[in-house]
Order: sequence, then C-alpha cells, then structure tokens
Amino acid sequence: MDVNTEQSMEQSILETAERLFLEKGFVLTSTTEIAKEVGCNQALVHYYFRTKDNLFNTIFEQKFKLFFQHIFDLGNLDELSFTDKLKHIIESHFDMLNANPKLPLLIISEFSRRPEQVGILKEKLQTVPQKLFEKLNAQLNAEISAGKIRQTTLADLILTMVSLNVSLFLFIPIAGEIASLNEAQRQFMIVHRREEHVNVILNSIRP
Amino acid sequence: MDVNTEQSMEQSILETAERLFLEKGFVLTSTTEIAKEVGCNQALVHYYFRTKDNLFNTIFEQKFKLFFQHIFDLGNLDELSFTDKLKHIIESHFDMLNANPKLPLLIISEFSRRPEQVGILKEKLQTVPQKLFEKLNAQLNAEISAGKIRQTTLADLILTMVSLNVSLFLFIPIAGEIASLNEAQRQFMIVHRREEHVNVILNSIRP
DNA sequence: CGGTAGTTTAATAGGTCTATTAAATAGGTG
DNA sequence: CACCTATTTAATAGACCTATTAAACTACCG
Repeated sequence: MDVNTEQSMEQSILETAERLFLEKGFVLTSTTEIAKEVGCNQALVHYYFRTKDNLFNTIFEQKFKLFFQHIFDLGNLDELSFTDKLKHIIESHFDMLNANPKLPLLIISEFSRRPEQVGILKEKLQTVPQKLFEKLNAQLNAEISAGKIRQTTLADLILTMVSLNVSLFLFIPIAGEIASLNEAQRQFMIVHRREEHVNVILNSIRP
Repeated sequence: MDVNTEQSMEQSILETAERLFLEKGFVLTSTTEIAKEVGCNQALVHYYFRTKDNLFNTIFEQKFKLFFQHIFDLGNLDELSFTDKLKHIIESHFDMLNANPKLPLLIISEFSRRPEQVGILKEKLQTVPQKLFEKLNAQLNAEISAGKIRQTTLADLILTMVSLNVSLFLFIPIAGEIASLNEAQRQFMIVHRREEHVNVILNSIRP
C-alpha cells in the first residue's frame, strides 16, 4: 500500500472522528456519521475501535494532555524576569487555544456531562510538571517579598490566565451568532484580546 | 384544584425539565426521562409543549435573558464612582452566576452546538439596555481623560469580567473531578475568587 | 495456485428517542 | 344524571444509534 499518498482507514477514521467530536461533541457525533464522512462501512469504525467510548478516549487523551500540560511546558526560559515569563506563558497559552479553538468546549462539556467516562483519563493527566510550578512559584514569592508584585498566588494567576484565554474562544461562537461578527472582526477581536489579556494580568499584579 | 399545595402538571414538567436540561444539557435529556421524574406519561410532555425544542425554548428564553441582561441591570447607582460601580457590577454578576452555576455551560454549549435552534431566541435578547451602557461608557471615558484610569474600553472590561466569572463556574466541575475538591474547598474557592476578580479588574485599570 | 490473515461489507438485533393517535378518565355545568 | 371539555394514558410508528456476526473481498506467501 502507498503509505505516503493513501492513508490507512484507521487513520482516516481517527482524523474524521476528531474533527466531528470537536465540532459537535460526543453525543451528537454518531459512528454512522463518522463512517459516512470517511466513506467506509459503519462496522469498520467498531472493527478498529470496538466502542465509541474507546474511539473518543483514544483521540482525546492526547488533546487533554495538550490542554492541561501546555501551561507549564515553556516556563523554563530561565534568564527572564517573572513578568516576562508570565507574558510569555500567557501568549503561548493563548496561541495554543487559537490553534485549537474548539478544544475548551469539548473538554468542559465532557467533564461536566460525562465525568465517569472522562475520569478514566484522570491519572494520565497527573503528570503536571510539579518542578516548573515550584520554580515559578519561588520566583513569584521572591518578587512579592521584594515588593515588586502585589500579594497573590501562582494558582490565582494561572486561573485568571486560563479563564481569560479559554473564555474568549468559548464566547466567539456566541458573539458570532448574536452580533453577527464577520471574519475580519473576529480576527481583530482575537488579536486585540491577546494583547489585552497580557495587559490585564500584568497590570493587575502591580503592587 | 388546590393551587397552593398541588402544582399543575404543566408546572411540574417545566420545573423538572429545567433541572434536567441544566444538569445534562439538551441532547442528553429525553422527554421520556422528564416524564419519569415528574411521574406522568411521556405523551403528556408533548401534549403541553408539542416538541422538545418548544419546551426547551419556553424554559430558556427567561434564562437567556437572565444571563445576558443582568450585567447592566444595576449600573444605575448614580452617585457612585465608576470604580465603585464596576466593583458592584462584578460582584452582582458573580452572585447571579453563583445562584445559577450550571447556566453558563448550558448557554455556551447550546449556542455552539445548535446555533440555528437557539438563534431563534436572538431577537428577544436585543433589548440590552443601551442607555445604561452609554452612561457607564461616558463615565469611563471621563475618568480616562482625567488620567485616573488607563486607556481601555467598557466592552473590554465587561468581557474580562464575564470571562473571569463564567470560567470559575465552568471549571469547578473539572477541578472537582481532577483535584477532588470537597465542599468546603469549593466554597472557599468561590469566596476567594469573588474577591480576586474584583482585585484583578480594579487593579488592571489603574493608569 | 491454494490457503490464510487481515480488511471491509451487508444485515440485523436490540435499544432508545420523538412525536402522534385514539382511547380512557376526571371534573365541572346544565 | 348526561354532557362536554380538558387532561392523562397506552400503544405505536418511524427514525436513528451502537454493537455484533457472518460472509465477502484482498493481498500476500509458500
């Protein structure tokens, strides 16, 4: 088989399923529809993945990791000041979401509506880089002690960042439906808010 | 019929449907299940509301209004400074969400996943109090001109507020599942973040 | 060329869901 | 009581969904 030009059915199913799950969520995506989009028989989906839950978990283990672990993956720019590191983390987290704008809703809905099922992936997420958190935390506390940053915690800062970044991409479809944003307006909003999130957070930690 | 002690079936169906829609979303809630919880025949749900879509729209027109219009409903504390008004708006918005913690996910998922259906309610939301927005906006611009607040827009401030407040209640189920928060920890987090959201926003607008 | 393992399909069981229909029941009014 | 309207139920049509099974197809290997 020509591996370069023609992908395996298994791979096609995976990619189509990923796209559909992200677009419509777990419940509204049927194995029948996945098969139709791939152009294969519906039984083939079950041949490769046995159950719809399996297929979902196979795909989104990786997505969950992306979503949760990305935050600390680049806090190791050692030479930078805390503020510059923070700016970098915010922008990089924002960019990750911009590249995966439908990921937050999927993760939030699946966690909220089918916690038992998604909880299976829980232990695989526990690999949060504790080390990097501790290092950043130490640097933050040093700056607080030096009176350069107001009293706060790293957890609060991260929660604020994730809240701002995630919400933007959650709200864009609503804004699109209600305020009828066109593509240019949508793009402007994204660029503008990227800056604004940095401003808000950096301003908010001044003493 | 004893109206005081025994509600009508129609009312029971409405209340049960509201609870289930909020818990599990539109797709995962069936008219069969609503009927079972109410203790009536499934056809009765359709007798009163004809379709599941009707039932959903009947219930959530009011919820949508609550969600979108609450923001400006109390910006009319004329004597307060802009900063104090803003603090008041943030806290009041937060409290509304705390009283309806499952509302944000429902609204966001339904808008994102079934925009056609929910778009029907769009025009009913257009009644945003333009007047109050303009008044607040004028006051903000005055303070900016006076150099008391950094350059920003009211829309940005509101988006930031909604992002912070909404996200907290979106993330709590996830935090509960992953970090296994108990009820006391959950409550502490809510009280703490209510203060923090005010701090972040008010600090962030200093010049 | 025959066999064999892996892939794909057709067919279908068994379940649930929405919505409709016709029949049963209840409650009030003349 | 007889009637009438509004409510409630039982039954079911029709659609779709997940998962399984057995049969067909393909390609490679000896």
